[in-house]
Amino acid sequence: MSGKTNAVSVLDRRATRRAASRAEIVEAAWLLVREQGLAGLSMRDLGDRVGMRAQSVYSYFDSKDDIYDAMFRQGYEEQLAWMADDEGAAGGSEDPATRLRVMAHRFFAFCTSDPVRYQLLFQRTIPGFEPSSASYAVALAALEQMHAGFARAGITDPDAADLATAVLTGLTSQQIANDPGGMRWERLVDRAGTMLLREVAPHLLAKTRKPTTRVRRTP
Amino acid sequence: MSGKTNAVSVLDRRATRRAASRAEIVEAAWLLVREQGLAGLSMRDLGDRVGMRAQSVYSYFDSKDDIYDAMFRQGYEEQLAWMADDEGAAGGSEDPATRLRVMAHRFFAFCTSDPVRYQLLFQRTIPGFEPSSASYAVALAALEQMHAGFARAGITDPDAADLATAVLTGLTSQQIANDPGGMRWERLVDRAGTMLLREVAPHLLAKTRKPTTRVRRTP
DNA sequence: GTCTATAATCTGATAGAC
DNA sequence: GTCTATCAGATTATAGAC
Repeated sequence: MSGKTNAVSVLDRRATRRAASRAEIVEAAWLLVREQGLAGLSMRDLGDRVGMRAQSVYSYFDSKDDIYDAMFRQGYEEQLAWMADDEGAAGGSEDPATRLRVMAHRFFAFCTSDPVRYQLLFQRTIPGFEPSSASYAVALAALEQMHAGFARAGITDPDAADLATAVLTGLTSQQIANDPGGMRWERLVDRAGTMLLREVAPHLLAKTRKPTTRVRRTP
Repeated sequence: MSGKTNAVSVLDRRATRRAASRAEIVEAAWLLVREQGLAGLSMRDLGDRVGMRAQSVYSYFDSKDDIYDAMFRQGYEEQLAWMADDEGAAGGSEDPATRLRVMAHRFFAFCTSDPVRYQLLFQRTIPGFEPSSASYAVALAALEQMHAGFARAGITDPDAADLATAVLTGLTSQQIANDPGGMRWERLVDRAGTMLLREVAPHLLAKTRKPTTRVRRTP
């Protein structure tokens, strides 16, 4: 019996080591794309960064797109975690309008805090790459999370989330492309949030009159 | 005297031919990036397309980025022309709200009608590329044109244009990335236009109540 | 202004020894 | 699982003949 148990544990250990190596490679990939641009990732540089020959990376990932896929998935897992913080921070105790405004600020902060990640998650920019269905499921979960946030505020308009993501990713991409590191569009997030609320849930605005919401940029 | 005149005319002709070749190369470059993605442009393919060796292209452009720069400039010249049509189409006779709504629709149509152009003009996606100051000046002229459109409608809010471009490029990029060729976000353009008007110029909305505006997609 | 030739380097990916 | 060796090709760009 102990033989079987040991065998399993060895396999476990191997799987753990393998997962750790994969994670290390993905982490190195993020560092590289932040330096050289999303499309500038090369297997050789990646190997160098993790102290391997480039060819050895193929023991962990089938192809370069497989690495992009892991990054894509991780990015949306980060979004899920980042936005979940809101539910704790802005809690159920506060009024819906404030909660939604905090959501807007945090989503903007998430996007601008890592422009390359934003590019991978929200823009179709790498010619051949398409996420696997497993990774795409995480993306859908993140969208679902946003829908749930609206639903909790009593917003049933099915277009509300589409309109909100468009406005917020628009502010983000303008900020990243035309004023990187600046505040030109970040300044407008609160105003855009009010504008959105007035459009999709005017009744929520009636009570709270212009409570300027500030949120810390890093979690 | 005829000698001098002839000399000038020969130089003229040379300059004309050169400009024509440059234009032909840029046109071929657009075709290629639409097929292979913006970053997928290569001098070899480009040479093949125009019936030259790749090396000969360097007689017309100093570098690959120099070609991107010409495309960038041309893209904004196209925007200037495209948006200028509005002034004729929706004319000075119509009311300001309708004019602005038409502007919104046409800007959206301009962006979605060529996703690769949108990527080059509005997203920072090519690692090394930065537009020359001459080309950037055209980009500023296009922004100035939009400001002028707002001013003509009596909108003096300096943030109005920033908010509007963010909302409209947001709708565009979501449409391109998540529902290419579809209508999911295009449907929302009119609603977003009303939302924007209510935010930056509510007085313009008071008179005209929901005049659904439709605009042809190709000019 | 177009060509040949070529530099000098990078690319993703595979085969097979250990 | 990591290595060496290598494929088979791409890349931008320059030099110099014509």
